[in-house]
Amino acid sequence: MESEKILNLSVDCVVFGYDTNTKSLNVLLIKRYLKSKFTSEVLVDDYVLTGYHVLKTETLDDTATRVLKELTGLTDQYKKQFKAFGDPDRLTNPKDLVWIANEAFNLRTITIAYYFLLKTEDVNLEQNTFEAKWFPINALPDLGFDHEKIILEAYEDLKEKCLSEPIIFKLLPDKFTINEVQDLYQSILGIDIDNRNFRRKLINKKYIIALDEKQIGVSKKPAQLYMFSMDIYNKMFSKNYLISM
Amino acid sequence: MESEKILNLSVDCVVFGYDTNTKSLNVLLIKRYLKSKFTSEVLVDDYVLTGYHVLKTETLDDTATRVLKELTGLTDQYKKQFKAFGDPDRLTNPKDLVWIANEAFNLRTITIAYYFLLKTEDVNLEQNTFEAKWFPINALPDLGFDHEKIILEAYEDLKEKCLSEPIIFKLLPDKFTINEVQDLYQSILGIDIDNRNFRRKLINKKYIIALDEKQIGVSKKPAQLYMFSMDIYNKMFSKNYLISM
DNA sequence: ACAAAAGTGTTCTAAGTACACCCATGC
DNA sequence: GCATGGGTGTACTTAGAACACTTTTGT
Repeated sequence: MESEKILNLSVDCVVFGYDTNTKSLNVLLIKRYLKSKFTSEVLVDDYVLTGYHVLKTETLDDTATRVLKELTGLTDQYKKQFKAFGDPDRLTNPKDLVWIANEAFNLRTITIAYYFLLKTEDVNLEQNTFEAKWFPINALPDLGFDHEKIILEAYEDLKEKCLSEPIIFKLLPDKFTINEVQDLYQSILGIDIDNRNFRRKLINKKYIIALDEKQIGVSKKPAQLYMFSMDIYNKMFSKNYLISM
Repeated sequence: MESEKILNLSVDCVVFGYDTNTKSLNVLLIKRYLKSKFTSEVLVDDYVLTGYHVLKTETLDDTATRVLKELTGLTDQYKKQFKAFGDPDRLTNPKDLVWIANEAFNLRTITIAYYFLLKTEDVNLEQNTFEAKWFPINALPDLGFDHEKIILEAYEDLKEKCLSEPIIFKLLPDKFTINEVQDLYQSILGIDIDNRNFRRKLINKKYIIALDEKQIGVSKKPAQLYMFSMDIYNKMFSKNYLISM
């Protein structure tokens, strides 16, 4: 198994998870920690994205799927390959060199970066072999390698994509309220949206379906629940070439 | 120099060139031809994208820039890295295997695909060491490797991108007529656009500047010339988060 | 009864869409 | 003077933007 790794090629995964309760868009990161064997000095103590070498027999998409499964146990989540990072010096700051000395890494490693969209509630971090933790996109910790850059580029891509495609619903539970969708847009884009205009716009979409259900267990007026129908979306959607530049 | 190649990593370039006269969006391809040494049977006779291995000391962007320069002599053209292709079997059809036997290629090569936007008139194919030729995007020849797939994905990305960013002007001469812009949109998107509505829309953009010039040397009524101002575009442009999904 | 969040309507403005003829020029 | 492509105007429809109060529910 180990022998099948392509040593200069990896996939890194930016796992976005939205927490409906705290209204926070988070990124799942794993701890990187290394103490000197001799002086017990802490050499490396930060966070990185999950990633792994591409194996010789698998596609890039397979690698990403495998990496996500090992971290979260989840499969079939929305994923997107968004950029390759391959600068010759991307792994060459001192902390990273110390770390790499412990691992079977080529110095010149190209990484194909993916991002995933899912709900934090679907991930159980307790039974996790990595020290994985959610961080709000706006309060990232100290990051190793070029992973801060990768995360920020993923985030830019996500911002753009959520305006033109209904990927926002990948971040929400199957049943959601209109206000939850609005909160999510506001979190991602960092803007305020007028509630009346937003409701009208969303409710008028045929692929947003009002359910015969309301929230339960909330301590105030329970809100109407809706679902998103990918089927209806696909059927009605024909690209309508709106040249806005 | 040769020794610095990363054997399992390449960059392939989809060079889009627009010909204002023939109103054709073209792709620049190079000939791939191989005869058997013994039977003089033609083993390979098709076209491929230009590409080359990434060198150990250069960034991916550098590789793309170098490849374009070697093919066309041009630098400073619009380029975009749009996708990595790395399936284990992407180079394994019989014709490709014959070809690869002649070259220093790993079977499992990952390619980072870029596309370029330029004007066919800027490229001089006469003094070209490759047998390079323009092909209309809708009449591509027989293509080697997975290059047809790569071209079609580049084209999809271009279609999408030209709707939201002013990259269309990279394909046009500095001074252009409104109808030339319309023709270009129609070529790329494969749609008809109402001329009156299009003119109004375009002329109202502050970054489209009417010049004190008309076409010369045309055999009919000469049209008003315009230019695109990237400066004005950048100054006025603030992303206006229009949620359309 | 009160706190909290859900939900509701109208007016104005900007932009898209549909549609058919005259005009200026080079030859 | 005529063929060719350049250029023009109006009415309608749709969607976005601005804006503040009432309703429902659980506690």
